[in-house]
Amino acid sequence: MPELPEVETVVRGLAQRVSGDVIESVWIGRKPEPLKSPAHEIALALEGANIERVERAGKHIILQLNRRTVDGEAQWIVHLGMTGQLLIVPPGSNIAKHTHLIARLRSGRELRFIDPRRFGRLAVRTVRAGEKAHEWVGGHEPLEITPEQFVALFRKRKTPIKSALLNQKLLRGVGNIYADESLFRAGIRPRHRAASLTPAELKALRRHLQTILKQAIAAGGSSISDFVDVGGESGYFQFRHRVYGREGEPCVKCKSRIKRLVIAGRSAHYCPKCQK
DNA sequence: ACTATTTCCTGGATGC
DNA sequence: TGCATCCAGGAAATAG
Repeated sequence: MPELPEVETVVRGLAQRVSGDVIESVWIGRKPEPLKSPAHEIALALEGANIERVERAGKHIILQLNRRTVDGEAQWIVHLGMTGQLLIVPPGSNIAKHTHLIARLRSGRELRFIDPRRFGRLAVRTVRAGEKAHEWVGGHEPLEITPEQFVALFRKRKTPIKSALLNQKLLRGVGNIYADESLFRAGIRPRHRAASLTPAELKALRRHLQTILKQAIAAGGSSISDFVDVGGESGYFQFRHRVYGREGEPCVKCKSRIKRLVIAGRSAHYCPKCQK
């Protein structure tokens, strides 16, 4: 499932391969569409637009278009949800099941959005004049937040730290995998109330979270479920998960059996001995 | 203002 | 082999 490192992997692939390209035409699938904007609005905004650059904000992919309206510049926003994929393919490639959008590019390639489970979302929006970059997304970027900001963000939250990490209004981009993995490395139990962690513990958590996100980006993300980059290649950070998806298996540090519990409807994996 | 729960969706795994 | 059931989870909607 695409979280910050997986989305970053896709964004880097897009930035490298479609920056400066022009969207010549767009095909959008029928029926219940995974769209936040109406299909005709998306087609209108995309067709003929030059992709100036591609950026990430949390789990959102932002394709900045050269198209200007009275209100500002147009952006194409893609959220991959659980199973969404953006692929760059040669023209005329087989159309995979659950393909919802095909953008034909001037370079001859096609950019396709595929999403079996339809949790992904497509939208176009206009950047308001004077708007700070990506502020509409809300939350702090985990790789940019300072230790002081991180402490301030969680100090008053009564919710379990695991839930707080997943709250995109606080931090943007952390999902179930990296929440569990960072808590393991920081030695903190997922049920631990955020407010009862000391500033030192929170700072350590931030440090481990940043380290793990950077390592995962370097590994091209975690390919559990069906994540692939724009070229269809898998990442390999899943081989370095220490708790996520390892219920019942021995802890890599102490050999205790990894436990799983459900917090706010999400599974949380942890080592009962290494995490307090 | 917060926090917790429910809902959306399909493929893969499981059980009989 | 086939069919029913359960499970995965990001984020919006709803409830408390």
